[in-house]
Amino acid sequence: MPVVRQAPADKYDERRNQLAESALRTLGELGYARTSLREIAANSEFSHGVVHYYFDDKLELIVYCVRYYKARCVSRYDEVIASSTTADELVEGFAAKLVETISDEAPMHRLWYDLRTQSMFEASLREAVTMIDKTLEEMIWRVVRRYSELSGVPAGRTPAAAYGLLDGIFQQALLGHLTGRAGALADLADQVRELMPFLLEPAAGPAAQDQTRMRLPSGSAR
Amino acid sequence: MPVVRQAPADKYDERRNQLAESALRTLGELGYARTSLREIAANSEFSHGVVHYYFDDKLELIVYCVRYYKARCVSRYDEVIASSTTADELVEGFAAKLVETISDEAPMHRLWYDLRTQSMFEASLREAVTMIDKTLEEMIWRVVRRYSELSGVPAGRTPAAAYGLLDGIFQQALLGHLTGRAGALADLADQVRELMPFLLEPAAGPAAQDQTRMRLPSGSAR
DNA sequence: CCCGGTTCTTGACAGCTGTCAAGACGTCTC
DNA sequence: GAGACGTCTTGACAGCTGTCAAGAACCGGG
Repeated sequence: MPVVRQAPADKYDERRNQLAESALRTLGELGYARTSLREIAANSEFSHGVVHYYFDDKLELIVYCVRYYKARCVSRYDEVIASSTTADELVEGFAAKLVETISDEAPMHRLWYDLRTQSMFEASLREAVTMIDKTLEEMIWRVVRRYSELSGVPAGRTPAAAYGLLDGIFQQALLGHLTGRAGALADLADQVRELMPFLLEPAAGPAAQDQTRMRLPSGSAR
Repeated sequence: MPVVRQAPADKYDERRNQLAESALRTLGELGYARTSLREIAANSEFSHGVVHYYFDDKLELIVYCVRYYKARCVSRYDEVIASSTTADELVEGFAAKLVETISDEAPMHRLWYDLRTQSMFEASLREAVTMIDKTLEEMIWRVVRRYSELSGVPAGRTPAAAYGLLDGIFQQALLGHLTGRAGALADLADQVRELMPFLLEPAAGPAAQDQTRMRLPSGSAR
């Protein structure tokens, strides 16, 4: 039964969020595979039975968590975007923020990668994951668009490509950081500095054969 | 007890590989979280008890699987490297091979990403994962080095950066492919075609302010 | 044929899992 | 104060998990 509440219409949602936060803490610590509902409840101030009062299912809780998690990160770089007045400043601020979020919120990030990978196996996770992935892509694209404006050069990559490339080096840095590799975060900043200009470059013709890159008016590939 | 074998010194290893193959099949299908030893045994011609005869532990089996899996993919692109005579040919062959391996071996790839993500939580997986990651990086670097030779342009990225970038778009394509997105594989090929030239470009100076890229003799960043 | 060792199966164990029902607690209304 | 309702706890269930011990089946050489 959906439980009809009278006065406290949002007390219900508040509890759901409270549980979601405990769940995210636990999932970030243990990962999807090793997290049980009892462990989540133990990390909250409630007992294990309460989960089924607020969520039908373990999967509904997890999906709710993923969506709840999204709300935190959509605007992570928007301040950098707004405050930067030059392209250099934007790149440096962006790189610094990427590094910062890895060292501050590593458990959340590894959880995101865990859940995204789980969605490759569990079809019921795909909808929520696809939605967040889209949101993250847009978040990155706002950075690229602003970078393009400040540089006076139109963007040369698609939003998907920009996100894929940045996500790759981000994930690598996260893994390196968690594995204890010393230079992981500094390398990420360097790689971002080198990558950003490429996101503006127009697509090269059929493989650059010579040093001086050709400039095609419109991408021949795509 | 390590079990002392007399005549068939490699019969033992043969069985281990046989079990590893069943395990990889199962893991590729269900993922790390949902795979049990009984399921692995059910996908082989043995019963569930035999696993503990050949492996001390579930984790030892998984780690053995990961290492066993590595042997298959180290030389995946070496034929393309050897047979290509121009830079274009190499790029096209490489892109085609990337696309092919996604559509042919998607379960194996999602398993790899699953296990690599698990290593962010489970420290006992890290050693094996780090080793394979290194191997994959070298595999990619061989492609880049050959591409550099054929183009007559020295490589401009580090091996780690090249691997991180390619891995990002590869993973994105895999996810898209498994989610049923139609253009996922074609997009990957396009993105690879656009990315490869960037792997040769020298590092840009402090953020490209104008259209004509500066060429610095040695990278100022790094 | 029989016996020692390797290989494999069977059955059992303790522990954990998601789920849910029964009921206790607290709070608000009449 | 009594009853009702929203909230939460407790305890139990069936099922699955990794692990392991006991023994069956198999295969070689004596």
